Amino acid sequence: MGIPERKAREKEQRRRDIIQTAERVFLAKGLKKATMDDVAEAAELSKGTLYLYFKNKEELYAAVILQGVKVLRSMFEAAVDSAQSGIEKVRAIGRAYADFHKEHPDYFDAVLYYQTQTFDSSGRDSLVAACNSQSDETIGVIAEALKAGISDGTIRNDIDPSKAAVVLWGQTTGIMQLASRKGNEIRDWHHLNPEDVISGYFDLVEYGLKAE
Amino acid sequence: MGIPERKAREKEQRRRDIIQTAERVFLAKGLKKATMDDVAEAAELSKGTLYLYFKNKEELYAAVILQGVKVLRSMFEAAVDSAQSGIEKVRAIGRAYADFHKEHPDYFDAVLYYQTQTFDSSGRDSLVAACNSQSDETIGVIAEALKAGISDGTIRNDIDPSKAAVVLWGQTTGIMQLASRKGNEIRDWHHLNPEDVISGYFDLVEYGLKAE
DNA sequence: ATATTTAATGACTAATGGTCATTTTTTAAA
DNA sequence: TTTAAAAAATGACCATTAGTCATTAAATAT
Repeated sequence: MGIPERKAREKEQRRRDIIQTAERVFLAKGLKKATMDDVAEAAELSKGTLYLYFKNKEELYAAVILQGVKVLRSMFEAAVDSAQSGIEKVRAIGRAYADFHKEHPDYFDAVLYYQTQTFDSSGRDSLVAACNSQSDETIGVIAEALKAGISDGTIRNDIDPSKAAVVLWGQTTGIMQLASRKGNEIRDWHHLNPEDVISGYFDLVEYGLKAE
Repeated sequence: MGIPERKAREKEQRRRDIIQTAERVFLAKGLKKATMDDVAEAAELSKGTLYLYFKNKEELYAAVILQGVKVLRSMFEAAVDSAQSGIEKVRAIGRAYADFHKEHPDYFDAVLYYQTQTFDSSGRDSLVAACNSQSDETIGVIAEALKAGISDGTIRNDIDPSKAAVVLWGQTTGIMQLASRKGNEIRDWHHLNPEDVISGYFDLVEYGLKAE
C-alpha cells in the first residue's frame, strides 16, 4: 500500500510549492497589496485550490513570516558566535537586528506584522505556532548570551536572563519599529538621526546590563 | 458679509460632529471592523458626505488616534507632576503608560496603530500631522523628566535627554506592544507573567538611567 | 469497463472603500 | 417674490478582493 504515502508526499510537496510562490509574491508586492489571485496565478493554480491547502490568507502570511523569523534567528546566532564576551554578544545581537532591518526590509516588515497581530486559536500544527516556536528560540538565543555574560562577569549577576531576554526582545523591536516607521518624524520633529537613536539605545542597554 | 463666516463655522462644526461620531463607532466596533457605512449611519449622513469632509477612512482613524494620543500625553503630564525626583518621574511615566493600556485599551490600540503605520504625504494641516505634533509633545514630557533628573542628580548627567526620550518612547511602546499582543505566548512559552516583564523592564531602565 | 474517491476549478457572493451624476438646499440677483 | 447660481448632500453605483461551492476532471479501486 504505497499509494496513500505517495499521495501524502505529493500533497505536502504542493503545499511547499504554494508557500514558496506565496513568499515570492508577498515579498514582491508587499503583504497587503498582494492578492490571493496574484498568488494563485503565480502558482499556476486556481484560487479555490489555495483554500484547500490554507485556511485563509493569514495562514499564507504566516508562512512568509516564518521564513523571516528563521532568518532573524540565524543572524542572531551568528552574531552570538562572532563575539567573545557576554556583553559583546548582546551588543552583536542588537547590531544583527539592525542589519536584518537593512538587509531584509521585507522580512522585517513581515516579522513586525507578526509582532503586531494577535493570532487567535492558532492550531498547534499551524504556521503561526511555528512562528511562535521560532520566536521562542530567538529569545532563547538572547537568554544564552545573557547567561554567558553573567558567567564571564561582563553582565551583572542580579538580572534574570530569561526575563531580561524577553524584555530586550520587546524593547528592541519597539526601537526598530520606531526607526523604521517614524524615521522622518524623528528627523523633522526631533532633529535626530534614526541611526543615532538606535545606537543611543544600544548604549543605554549596555549601561543597564554591564557589571561593575 | 457674515454669511461666509457662518457657513465656515457650520462646516467646521459638522466636521467635529463627524469626528465625534466616528470615534464612538470605531472604539465600539474596533478600528478594522467598523465600516464607513457604519459611521455614516451613526452620523445620520450619507457616506458620500463623509468623503466631502475627510479624504479617506484613514483620516477618520487619525481623528480617533489623536484623541488617544492626547489622553496618553495628559496621563504622562499628570505622572510627572505626581513624582518628586527625576528618576521617580520617569518611572511614573512608565506606570502611566501601563495604566493607559489597562484603562483605555481602545485608545491604546489606536495609538499602536499609529506607531505601526507610515502615513505618506500627511498634509500639514491634517489630523496625522496633529498626531505627530502630540507625539512630539509627549516625547517632550519625557525629555523634561529626564532633564529634571539630571538637574536633581537622580539621573546620570552623561545622557542626552532628547535622544534618550525618543529611545524610551520607542522601547516602552515595544514592551507594551509585546505584553498586549503576545501575553499568551509569553505565558505559554516563557512561563512569565506579562506584568512581570513590564516591571522587569522598568527596573532595567531605572538601572540604566540612575546616577551613582 | 465502471464506480468511487480525491483533487481542482472558476464562476459566484458578500463586504466594503471610494466615486460621481443627480437632487436638494441655500444664497444671490432681478 | 421669483428666478438663477452656487454649495451641500445624496445614494446608486463601481472596483476590488477574500472566501465559497456546485461542478468537472483525474486518480484509484472494483
